[in-house]
Amino acid sequence: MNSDGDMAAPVLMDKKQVAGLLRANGIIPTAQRVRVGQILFARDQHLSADEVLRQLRAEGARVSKATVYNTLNLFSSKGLLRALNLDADRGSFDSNTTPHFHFHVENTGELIDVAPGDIEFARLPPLPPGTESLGVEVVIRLRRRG
Amino acid sequence: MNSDGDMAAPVLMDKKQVAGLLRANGIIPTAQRVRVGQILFARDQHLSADEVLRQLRAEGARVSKATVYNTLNLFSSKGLLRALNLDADRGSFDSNTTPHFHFHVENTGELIDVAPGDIEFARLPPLPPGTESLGVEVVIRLRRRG
DNA sequence: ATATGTGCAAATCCTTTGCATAGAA
DNA sequence: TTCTATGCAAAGGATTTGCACATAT
Repeated sequence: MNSDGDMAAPVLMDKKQVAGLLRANGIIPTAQRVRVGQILFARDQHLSADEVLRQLRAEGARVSKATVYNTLNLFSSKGLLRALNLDADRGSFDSNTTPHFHFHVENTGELIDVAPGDIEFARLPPLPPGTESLGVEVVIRLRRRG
Repeated sequence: MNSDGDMAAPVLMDKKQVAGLLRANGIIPTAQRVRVGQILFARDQHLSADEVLRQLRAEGARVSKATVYNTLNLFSSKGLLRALNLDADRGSFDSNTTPHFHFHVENTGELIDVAPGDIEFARLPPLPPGTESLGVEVVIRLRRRG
C-alpha cells in the first residue's frame, strides 16, 4: 500500500476525445457526462454509481447522484458500458464492453476480468424454442485465503 | 394456460420429512421454517422472498416478511438453498443446490435451469494467487422473441 | 427454564422520479 | 428559441434491524 492508500490513480481521458466518443454514439456531451466518461473510459474497470459519484466530487466536480445514475444508464444503453449485477446490494458498470468474463472474490468484493480466450466451451446447451441468446456470462466465484 | 392461470400447483413436501431435513442441518424446525421448506423443497424452483411470502399467505399461514427473509437466508447459509442474484432489483432462491447453470430470459424474468452436463469447458483460467474457487456460475442471457 | 425464533414497524440502502432551473444546439 | 439535461429532495422497493412476545428443547 503506497502513500495514496488504495485509491486508484486518477487517470483521466482527454475531454475532447470523450466528447467525440459520446457524439459518435448519439449522446449530447454535457460537462457531467464528459467527466463521467473521462473517469470510466480511461481504462478497464468496474465502478459502482456511488464510486463514480465520490470520485467526481473528490475532483471537485458539481454533479448530482441522479445525474450519475442517468449517465451510467445512458452509457450502458448505448453500449459504452456494461451493467453488472454480481453483487446483491449494488450494481456496477464495466468499462470493458468487449466479450470477457469475471472472477468475483466474495469476501473482498473484488471483480477481476478474465480474458475471453481464457475460457472455452466444449459444449453449450440448445436454446429454449422461441428465444435468442444475448450472450453467455461466466462468473468464477472465489474466496481469498487469509 | 389452464384454469389455474400461471400459478404453480401447490405441491408440498411432507412436514416431518422437512423437519428431519432441517434438524439434520442443525436448524431448529419451527412451524414457519417447515412451511417455507415444504414449499421450496418440493421441487426444483426459483422463488423470490416475496413470492414465498405470498404463497405462504395464500395458504393461510401466519408468517412475517422478516421471518421469510431470515429463513431463506438461514437455509442458504446451511446449503439447503442457493441464493441467486441475476436480477438487478430482486434476489431469488434456488432449491436446486446441485451444480447446474441457468438461462435467464431478460424480457420475461424467467429463470430456466441448464443441466450440468449441458455445459462443458474446454478451458478455464488459472485462479489468481491466494484464492480458491467457490464455483463457476454460467448464465446464458436470452430474449424471448415476440 | 433458557435459549432461540417471530412479528411488527421502522430503518437502511440503492435507485428512480418529479419538477423547476440551467445548458446545448 | 426549443429541446434536453441537471439538481434536489422525495418517492420507491427490496432487505435488514430492534425489541417485546412466543415457541422450542
